[in-house]
Amino acid sequence: MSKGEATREAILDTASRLARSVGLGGITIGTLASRAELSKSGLYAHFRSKESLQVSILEHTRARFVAEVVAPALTEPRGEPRVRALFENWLTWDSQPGGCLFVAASSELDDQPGPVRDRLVRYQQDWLDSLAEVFRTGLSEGHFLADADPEQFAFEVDGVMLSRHLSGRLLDDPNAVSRARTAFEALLDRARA
Amino acid sequence: MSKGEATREAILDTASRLARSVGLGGITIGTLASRAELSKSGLYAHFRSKESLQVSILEHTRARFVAEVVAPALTEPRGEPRVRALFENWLTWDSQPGGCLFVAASSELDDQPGPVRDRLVRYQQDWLDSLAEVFRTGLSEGHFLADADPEQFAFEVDGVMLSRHLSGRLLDDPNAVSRARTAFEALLDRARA
DNA sequence: GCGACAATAGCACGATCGGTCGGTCAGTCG
DNA sequence: CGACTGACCGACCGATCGTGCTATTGTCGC
Repeated sequence: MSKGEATREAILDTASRLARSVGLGGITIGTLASRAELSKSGLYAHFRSKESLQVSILEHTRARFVAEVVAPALTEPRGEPRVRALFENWLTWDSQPGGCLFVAASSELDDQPGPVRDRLVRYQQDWLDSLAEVFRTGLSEGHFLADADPEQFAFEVDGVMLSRHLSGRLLDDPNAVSRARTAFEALLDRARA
Repeated sequence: MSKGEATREAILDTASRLARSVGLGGITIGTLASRAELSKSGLYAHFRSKESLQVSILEHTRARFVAEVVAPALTEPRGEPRVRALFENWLTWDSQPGGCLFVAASSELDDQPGPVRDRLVRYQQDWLDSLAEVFRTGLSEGHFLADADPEQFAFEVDGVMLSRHLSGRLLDDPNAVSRARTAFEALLDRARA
């Protein structure tokens, strides 16, 4: 990796951390530059505009998300263990400082059309699809009731995750994670029974 | 209502609508002023600072929320009907242009300490408490299993609402509302069975 | 150790930010 | 009538925004 690429990665790491606390739109070129120990113009050598920076942040974070949350889960046995792994990995992911960027960005961008929002929509849809798809491996393994609806399951698991994000991060509820686990287990029970 | 008060209300209506699409922090005094057909200084006759404007927006929206979501539900019979009403009223509330402001503000402010965040935390906590409390009336009416956990129920219902907000508003999923209802019914089933 | 080129800094721009100022004008009260 | 008030405006403040251009530095093949 050349020096330029390394700097770019470092910038995106910092930017993604920053975005998690102030939002994608709350990022300022000046603050980010000083946070990354670079001049503003130094930043512009890597990103042509603020918007393309935001898209790059999403791409970068997405790559990490796949590597840390999705990919490891796929090494688990098909079916319920894999569903569990996906859920647990997400809990870990959301526990990083600032929580899950995609959650934060979702309500920020849901009314602001443009390439950034488009990218985010794609990633969120992919995520729900992944949840549904993994659930489907549980269907074909006979772990779950045959008439269970994978998309509905994804919808509900995502809700549990969102609730955990809110309760844990905004309300500082120390029980948020355990409440989320309880809710998740109830969902699994229902899919099985 | 004096002329000043009327203007103030009109400003807050406009502001709350604006905040729902660009976020509380995304509001700009200039844009809000022109949107409200007022000069910036005319605005500052009503709000001493941007921060106090933001707090006022939350207060104003909260008053509407109580009047349109919580209060009507409390006229329903105690127990399950009241829980249902609360849920349905929220779905209607979140269907207004821009959706629920509190949801949007939650992930925006979860990492930004200050009076605005403090106010939002209080309102969110109140909301979860309302959900739990209404569920409790169902317990004392014998509608639900005696060992059901009202706070856990509130956590899970809130998750369903958040998921509906995301799927409906970001992903434009036309099935979001019906998925939410299905999930909600499942929660009720579990509390009963 | 020199030339080439990538990487970064310096600096300045127009726009816009939140916020303040002096002042106008309709209405109220005595 | 005159004194006063609340509501509002246009102009303007210093700061900061995103974004370019140009100069300087660092790195590496030869």
